[in-house]
Amino acid sequence: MQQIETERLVERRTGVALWRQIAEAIRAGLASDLVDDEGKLPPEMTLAERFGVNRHTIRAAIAALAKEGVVRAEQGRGTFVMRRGRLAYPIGRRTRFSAGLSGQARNFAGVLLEAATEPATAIVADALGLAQGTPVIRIETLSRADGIAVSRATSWFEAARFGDIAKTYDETGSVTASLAAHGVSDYVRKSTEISASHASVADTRDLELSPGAIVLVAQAINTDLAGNPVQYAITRFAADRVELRVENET
Amino acid sequence: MQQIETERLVERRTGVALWRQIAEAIRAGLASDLVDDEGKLPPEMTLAERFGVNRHTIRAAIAALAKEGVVRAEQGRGTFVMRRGRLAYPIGRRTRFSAGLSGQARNFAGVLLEAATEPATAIVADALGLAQGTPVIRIETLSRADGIAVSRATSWFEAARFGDIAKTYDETGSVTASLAAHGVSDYVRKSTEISASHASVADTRDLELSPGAIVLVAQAINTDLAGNPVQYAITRFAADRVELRVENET
DNA sequence: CTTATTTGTCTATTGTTATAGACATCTATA
DNA sequence: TATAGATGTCTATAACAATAGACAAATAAG
Repeated sequence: MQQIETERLVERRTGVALWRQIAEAIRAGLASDLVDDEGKLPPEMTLAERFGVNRHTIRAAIAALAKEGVVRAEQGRGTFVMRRGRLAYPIGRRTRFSAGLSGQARNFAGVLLEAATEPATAIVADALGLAQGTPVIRIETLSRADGIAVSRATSWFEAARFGDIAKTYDETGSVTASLAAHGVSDYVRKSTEISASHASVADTRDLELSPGAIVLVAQAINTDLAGNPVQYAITRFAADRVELRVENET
Repeated sequence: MQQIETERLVERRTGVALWRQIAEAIRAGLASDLVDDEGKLPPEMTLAERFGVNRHTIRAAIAALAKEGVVRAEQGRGTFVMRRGRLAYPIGRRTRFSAGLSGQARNFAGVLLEAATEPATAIVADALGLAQGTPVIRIETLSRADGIAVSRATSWFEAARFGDIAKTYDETGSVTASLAAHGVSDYVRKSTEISASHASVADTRDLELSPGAIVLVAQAINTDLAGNPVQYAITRFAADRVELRVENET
C-alpha cells in the first residue's frame, strides 16, 4: 500500500504505539469534524487511509475506545459515538465541585478512598501555613458526575482544626459540607497551579482510564474568609473527560 | 530476575512503551525525591530494580530525556539533571506572556510562523462576536523563554480592525505591542479553557518535544476595555516545561 | 596504582506491535 | 432476495520493545 506523504498524523518509533496515538486523535476528533450528525464514525478503511496505517491498527484504536465506552462498533452498521465532549470544570474564587458541574450532570458523588493523619511535609506545611511536622489529615477522594469518574484528589487539612474531616467527608461526600461541619461556613480559592502528565497506575485504576491517558493536575489552596489556609489539594482530572475553565471576574 | 510485586510503577501492553512511562516517571521525580542535592540520579541498576525492569529499559528512558536536554549521562560518574522544575505561567485578567514569566527567565522571543486571512469559522466567529464568514486574520506563533520553546499559539483577529497585525507581530514579537499598534492600549482576559492532550506532530516539531509528550491547551478570549473581543487564541504549552497558575484576585 | 562504581556498547532471544491478505458475518438497501 | 458496505476473525510475517548477559571505558576513592 502506498503511503501518501501529506502531513503525518501519527509518528512511529516514539514509544507510543500507533493504535494509541490514533485512539487519542479519534477521541479529539469526535467533538469536531470526524463524526456525522448521527454520531457515526467513518468506516475503518477510510480511517486507515486517512491515518496512513493498516486497517487492523485502526481496529486496535477503536477497540481501546470501545473498552472505555467512548464508542461502540456494530457489525454491519458502523461505529458510533457514545460519549462526546468534555465536562467544563470552572476554576475561580468560588470553586466547588458539584456547584461547578451543575447543569452538565445530574448526580454527583464523592467517595473517601483513604484517610490518614501524618506530620506535614515541607510542601504541605508551607501551603497550609503550618510548621513542618504539624499533624495534618490527608484524605484521598474520588469524584464522579453521573457515575463517570471525573477526578481523584489528595487533600490535606490541619488536624487540630479539622479532626473529624475524614468522617464528615465519608458521610457527606463533599468538601464544602465537611468544612461547614467544622465551622467553615465559606471558603475561597486562593490559587491554582495546573499541569499535565501521563496517568500513573493509581490514576488509571481509580479514574478507570486506559493506561497512557493524560491527567490534568491542579494544585490548589483554599482559605477561609479570614484568609487562613484550610485545605491544600492536588486533584487529578481525567483529561479526556474534563476541561478546566478559568473565568475572570470583571 | 525476580519481580517483587509491590505497587507497580509501570504497566505493560498498554500501547505506551515502558521506557516512555519510565521517562515520564523520572521527569516527575526530578523535582522531588529522585535526585540528591547535587542533582545526581540513582545508578541505572538501582532504577532498574525500583521500576522492576531491565537496565536497558532504564537506559532507553534516560536516553530520551538526555535527547531533550533534561538530563545528561556521564560515563563513570552518573546521570545529572540539567533542567528541573517548570516555568509558572500566570493566567488571570491581565495575562501577558513576557510580563508573566519575567523573573523566571531573562529573554523572551515571539516568532511569527505563518499568517493568513480567512473567513471566520463558526467557532472563531462566535468567540470574536462576528458573523460567520467575516474575514479574520490567523497568525501562528511560537514563544520562547531563554531560548526554550514554551508555547505555540494560533490566534485570530478581526481583519477589518487589525489589518496589519501579522506585520506588527513579526516586527515586535509581542501580542501586547501588536494590539497597541492598532489602538488597543490595554486588554483583559475574559475566559480561559484549559485541557490537555498528546502533542501533535506539528507541536512536536515546533516545540521541540519528544513525540508522545503532552501539551496543555489553553483556549482564550481577550477583550478591549470596552468588553469587545479582540483576540481569540488557542495556545499549546509544553507540559513538561510549563505549568499554568491561576491567581484569583481578592 | 588498584579497585569499585558507573555509564557505554555489543550480541542474542522473546514478546508486543504493525502490516498484509483472505474470508466470515451482520445490516441496510435496491 | 441479492448485493454492497460495514465490522469480526483468522493466519502469517516483519519491525520494534524488552530482557539477558558479557565486557569495555571512564571516573572517583582508597
